[in-house]
Amino acid sequence: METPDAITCLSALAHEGRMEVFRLLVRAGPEGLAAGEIAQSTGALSNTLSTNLGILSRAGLVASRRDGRSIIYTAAFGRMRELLAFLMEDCCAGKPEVCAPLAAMVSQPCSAEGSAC
Amino acid sequence: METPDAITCLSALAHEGRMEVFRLLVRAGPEGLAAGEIAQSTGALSNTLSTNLGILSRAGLVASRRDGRSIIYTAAFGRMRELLAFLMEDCCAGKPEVCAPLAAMVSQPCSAEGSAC
DNA sequence: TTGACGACTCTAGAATTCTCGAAATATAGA
DNA sequence: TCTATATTTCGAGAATTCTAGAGTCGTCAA
Repeated sequence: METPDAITCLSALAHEGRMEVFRLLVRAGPEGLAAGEIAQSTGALSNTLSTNLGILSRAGLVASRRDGRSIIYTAAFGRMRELLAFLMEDCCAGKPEVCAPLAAMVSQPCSAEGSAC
Repeated sequence: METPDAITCLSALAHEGRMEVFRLLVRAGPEGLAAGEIAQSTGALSNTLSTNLGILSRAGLVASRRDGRSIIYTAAFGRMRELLAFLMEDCCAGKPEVCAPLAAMVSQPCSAEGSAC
């Protein structure tokens, strides 16, 4: 991922409402959630939510598909991975040992103590 | 890390100039760089840079110490790790396999193909 | 075709962020 | 003390972002 894309992704996530939406979609998994369901879960107005979904979508962090009258949004895990990889380059550039604890953490099964999952 | 702190960190990094400064400091390592050196490297005006260093500092992403007339800034690796951990919780929540490629990537030595370092 | 519904777009005002010139503060050396 | 250097703080204008009301578009069912 190039720097301008990373900036766009970071800006998209640097907003409480959008972060909440993204986390919700991550938890929803590949099935995703309809815009209306997201609005209901978060209490956001539909037009405000639509704007924020558009920002996440333009950043590539969510994908959407139409299902009848609803539009279903899903988290774009691949894009998020790219963003994390970009940030890790910064975090441990020239200092691989710096990121080692993170790698260990994310390698653990979800049930383990200190797991990130 | 709590959500509001993560938002603050993301906002701090979601800016081309501040991202450049942060990457510079990561590469500089624990010795850090004086504000003036950063200004020279990035071409930023001293007052603008000072504002941006203040934003990074308030987010906890850089630390500073005075050395004579200079103020030396260093990247706060621990804080960056916390931020990455926070984002990983989102990325692989309930889906540990999603983050596995990242873990593999960051586990590799810096010289390896596809290494993050 | 009509009505209802779900979602998006348009628009404008409020709020925040960004940048930079000017001034202030802190330190070192003569 | 006086001067020079390094950095921060102050203040204002420009630009961007945020939010929400109103209206529009697309889809479904009768």
